Amino acid sequence: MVTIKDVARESGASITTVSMVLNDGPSAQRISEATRKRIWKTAKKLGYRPNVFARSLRSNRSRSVGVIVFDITDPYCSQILRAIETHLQPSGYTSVLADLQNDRGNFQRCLNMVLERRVEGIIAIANWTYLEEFLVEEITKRDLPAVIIGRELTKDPISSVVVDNAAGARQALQHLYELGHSKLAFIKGPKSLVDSSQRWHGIERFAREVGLVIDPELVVELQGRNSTYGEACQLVEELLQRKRRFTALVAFDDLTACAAIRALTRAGRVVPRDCSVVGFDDIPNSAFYNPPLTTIQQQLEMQGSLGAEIVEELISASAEKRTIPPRRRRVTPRLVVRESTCPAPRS
Amino acid sequence: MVTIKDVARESGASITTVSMVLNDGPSAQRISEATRKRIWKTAKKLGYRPNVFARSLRSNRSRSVGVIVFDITDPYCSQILRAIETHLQPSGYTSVLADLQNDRGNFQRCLNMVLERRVEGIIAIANWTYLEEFLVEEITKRDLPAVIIGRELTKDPISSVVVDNAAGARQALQHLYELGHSKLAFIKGPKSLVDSSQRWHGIERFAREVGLVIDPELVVELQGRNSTYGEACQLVEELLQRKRRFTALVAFDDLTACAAIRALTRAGRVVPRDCSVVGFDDIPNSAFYNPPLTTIQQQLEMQGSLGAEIVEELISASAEKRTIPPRRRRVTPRLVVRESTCPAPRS
DNA sequence: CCGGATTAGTAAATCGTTTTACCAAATGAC
DNA sequence: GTCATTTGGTAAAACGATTTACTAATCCGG
Repeated sequence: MVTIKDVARESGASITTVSMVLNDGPSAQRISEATRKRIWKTAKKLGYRPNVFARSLRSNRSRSVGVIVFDITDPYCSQILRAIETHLQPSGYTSVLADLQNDRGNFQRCLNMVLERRVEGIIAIANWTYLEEFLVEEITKRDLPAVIIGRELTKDPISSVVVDNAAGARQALQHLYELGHSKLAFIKGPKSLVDSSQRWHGIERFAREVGLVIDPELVVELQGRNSTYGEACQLVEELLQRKRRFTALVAFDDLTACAAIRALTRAGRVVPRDCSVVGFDDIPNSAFYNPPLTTIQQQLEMQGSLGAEIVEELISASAEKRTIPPRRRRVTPRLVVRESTCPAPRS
Repeated sequence: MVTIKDVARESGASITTVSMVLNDGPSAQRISEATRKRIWKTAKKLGYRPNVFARSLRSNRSRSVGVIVFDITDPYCSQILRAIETHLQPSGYTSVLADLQNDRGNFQRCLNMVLERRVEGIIAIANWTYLEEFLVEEITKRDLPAVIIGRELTKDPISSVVVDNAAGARQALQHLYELGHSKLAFIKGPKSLVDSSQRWHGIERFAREVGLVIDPELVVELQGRNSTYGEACQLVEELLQRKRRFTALVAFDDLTACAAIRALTRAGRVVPRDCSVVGFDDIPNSAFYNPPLTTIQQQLEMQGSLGAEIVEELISASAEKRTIPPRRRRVTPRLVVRESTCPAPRS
């Protein structure tokens, strides 16, 4: 392995000079152009790769940020993660991934792993209510630059990036309303997710505004205990058994929407002809579903990107011992119309 | 930040002793039980966290392995990645993720990142033909312990874990055959993937064995240029225009199968009643599709786990300066019957 | 032509571990 | 009682960078 010493010897400069030149910081300006060229050249020739461990040890900076996701196999997480990495890349930061594997029991271990690697900041992707306490405590205790994506902590001074759930749900309902639907069924999300109530508020608000009545007999709610898909299928079957007519259904999210479509299809109803269905999230497979799903697109790349931007900002502030207030960003989702919705039948 | 020095001072032992005890290696046996207890206690009390940078710098071991995936948002990759991490965890290894983001242009950058972090081994998840040359060259050049998942390099001495594509495709066809189907359509995979020809061989072989004739007019092939889904939809439409009857379709993979189902549905054919469809991969959404997909399940957890196991083995061998031959593992996939296939109509 | 600035660099300390080489006291064999 | 061995440790030298505190040579104004 070639070290900085080798470069120094080979280029005839001192270790100090080589370090200054290769880091290309302000102190590199004190070195003559000729020497700089020479050093760069020999470094390249020898294939010199600075040892990150030595560098981090001495400078006390890891140039990395921890990304804690609740489930890497969930497209929601992986898409945000990708955006984060893309954003972090040019600034020279590298990400340290910690996957909770959908199990809160892994939290302590993941946090430890990330802290052990001495990350300079943390981005947590989580919308589970429970994560809040843990994270807040650990983060404020060590006052580590941190941002949470998917959850806003109003009472704690922690930065966050969230989607405007109410606005999204509103768009979904408005879309159906404009298509002439008035007999609507709803699948509410589980209480354990903040998103559920926020989206429901958006629904209620719009309904009130346009004078749409929501039939409580046509509203079902996920408990979130077991598989969302299976549970949603059952709920829709129950809904159908109530024999109350509905021409459209607003699902909590895309997976729920898929389950609903499946249950409707199985019951002999054709989507969208007999019943329009709209989801929320725009997971990758929604575009490939049968039929392709009309849904509310969360701007995941945007969310990841904002998260990375904020954490970088917090890190520089902290490095310069400045204190800045937490940033709170809210991104507005948008409607994507595909083939699971159509105008209401004239009755 | 509390260092080993603090622990030494507080516990009244020397730095050396503390290091030996906390590492709990063979040399720790030379220290008396009492001292060990004392050191562990004070370490815990002070909340001591060894500095990984110092440790890695001195010991010249990073205790990490690089995982290069071609697309982290692809469930194929993320599921294998998860299995790898789960397997690596107990051995004290940590993984360094590099995501090609589906762009071969990122390869050099990703490889650099991983090498810079001085990983002790590499696991590459890739089935693209082109990756071969790059990887092989870089890996053998530095003779880094490495294993490739998803591609077998028969001529190079590099370990691999692959799925038995031929056996899988055979199972798919056999399933349809046993259901009484004899008029079969096929969507072959793109030539750029090794899997394509392997699966096709499995098909041909089984057909020959049972005397099934494959109508070339009912075989279409993906080019893999643009979106697989869109392309597959088109191909199936073309297939239907040929006006040749078929009661079942074998798709290259699940995404293709979904596209086929969509195209069939759009053309007024009900799956599986009018046409059975079988996929390959068992991506997470296959179980939730409309209808749920009958498919060939790749054992991704198994593949990841085997990959991790092999790389660990290679690393220890390399650390002890032993030379071992490359390991080549082949996992057998299995048929998962869901609702996209049913017996052939009696004609 | 003198003295302070500037230019272009260097020597040495330091980061927090691991590891090698050593040592003093106790024990055991004869 | 003596010499070799074992027991239970320690001091100091790495590891490969960054960073702080210097310096020798040149320049430049008066």
